[in-house]
Amino acid sequence: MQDNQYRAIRLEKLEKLKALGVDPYPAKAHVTTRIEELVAAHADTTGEAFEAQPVKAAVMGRLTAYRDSGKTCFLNLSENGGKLQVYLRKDGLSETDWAVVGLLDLGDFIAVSGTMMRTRTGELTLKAESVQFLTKALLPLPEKWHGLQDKEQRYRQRYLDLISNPDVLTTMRQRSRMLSAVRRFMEGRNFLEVETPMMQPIPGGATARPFVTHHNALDMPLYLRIAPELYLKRLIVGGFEKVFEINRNFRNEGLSVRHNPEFTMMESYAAGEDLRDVMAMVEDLFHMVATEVFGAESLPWGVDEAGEPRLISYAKPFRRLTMRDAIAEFGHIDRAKLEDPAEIRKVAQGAHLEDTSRKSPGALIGELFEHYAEKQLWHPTFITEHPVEMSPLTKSLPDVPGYVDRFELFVGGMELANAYSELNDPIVQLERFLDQAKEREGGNDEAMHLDEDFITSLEHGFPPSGGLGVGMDRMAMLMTNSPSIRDVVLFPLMRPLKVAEGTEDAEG
RNA sequence: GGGCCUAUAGCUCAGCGGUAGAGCAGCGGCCUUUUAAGCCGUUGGUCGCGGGUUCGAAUCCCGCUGGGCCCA
Repeated sequence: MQDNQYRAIRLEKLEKLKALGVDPYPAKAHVTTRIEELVAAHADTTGEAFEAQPVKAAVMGRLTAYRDSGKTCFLNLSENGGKLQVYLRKDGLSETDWAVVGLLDLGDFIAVSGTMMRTRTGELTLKAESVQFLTKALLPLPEKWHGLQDKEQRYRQRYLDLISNPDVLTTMRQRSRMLSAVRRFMEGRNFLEVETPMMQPIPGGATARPFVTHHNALDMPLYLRIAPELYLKRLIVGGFEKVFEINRNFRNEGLSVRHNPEFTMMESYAAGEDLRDVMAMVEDLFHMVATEVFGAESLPWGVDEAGEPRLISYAKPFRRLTMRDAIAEFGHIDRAKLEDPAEIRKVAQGAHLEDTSRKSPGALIGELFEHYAEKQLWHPTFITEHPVEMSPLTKSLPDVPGYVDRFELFVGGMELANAYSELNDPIVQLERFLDQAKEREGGNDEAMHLDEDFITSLEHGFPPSGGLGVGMDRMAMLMTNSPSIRDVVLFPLMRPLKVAEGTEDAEG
């Protein structure tokens, strides 16, 4: 809450409204239509037509502009991204209503009832016959022309950002439509949407640090999930054929333009399918979202050195490249060297990677890929054949020792999706978990925990399955051409301005 | 974790060693088709916080905090 001259003046106006017998916070707005509907319905209606055949309407909105010329006044009402001009005349309103108009501030909500007209310049306008006051705003809006520019304040007070920067509302609506389209796409392929635990006794399904919380009644720690994977697989064991979940994952890691600690994934499993099937589906999914939700097969993403928009093509098929081929191609490295552990180590040293002597060849392949190739992958590219060390839940490739049947999809230099032919051999899965346990003992706190019940479920029989995870926030970034994840997340995590009393010691 | 940038009125921004400024918004007037309305007048500040240098600091230096961008 702020305490300043603006608030004091608005409080005075609030009292004056009450003195007029006006309720400044009534429960119900008397409207007959919404601004967007009204504007759309009369996009082509002429002023003459309005005079010949009067059109009555009552709308509500937030007062966002005010042009007063004595005994008349024009104002703009905004609602849900729509805008309508209202024309008020002293001789067209009751004495009380005209007095109410004199007490309006930018930011207030009102409803206006009247007839439609066009002004001299042709703007669609509602000529008021009565005014209903709806809500007094005690604080002023950001500046009308430049909007709210300060990024910190935009993220902290997203409501102000949404009011004053129309692009934000557009982007967030597009994100919503995108998620809806993804859901319909999956349902159209007979996937069933399910919800699995967000609070898990053993965090699994990814290599990441979890958030920890505590359940009081059971007096036990619980982890916010880093992935739904192990639960969704249990559902396939239980007999579901195809399942998906669109929901939040939580990873206790740093923040960046591509990382928010909570983020939205679409994760799916299909019994009987393998990586090739998933690949074809992911191509269809991205192509569908680009063309049907965003209206084009090629969409802009960022700008080049000359400041010109760069395009990403979602035309099918997407390029396929093994991880080692990608390193060879973008790092200009002799492909044959990437077959030999000693040579891999030399290449890693040449790339100035850290701890090259301690890390496994597979881990180094992963890092070399990130070093040389990841940022270069502009158009959608499937990177296949990942090292087994980095993929404890993926089926091995019988003909490519040390590598697994996995792809990651890269677009615009970012990882967008991750998919496996799922490991379904419980004996091998247990061995992989034990390897991860050694990693943990070695100090890697991102390594996976052993989940015995998950192994038990595999022992009851987990059919061959294709699994997929797609980052919805990053997809929204690409599709809406937003450079930061904070531009597609309504309320990105921010450090509080002031630490609440007492919490500092409690955390220590 | 490292580097660069940034914090001045409700908002958008100037000012960069010598009395704290503008536009919008606000407030008081005038104006019955305006639209970034216009005209006249006018209120509003712990210059993020704490030290230091100086006769004098929004400005220079050090530290802290929040935020942004780049890198690891």
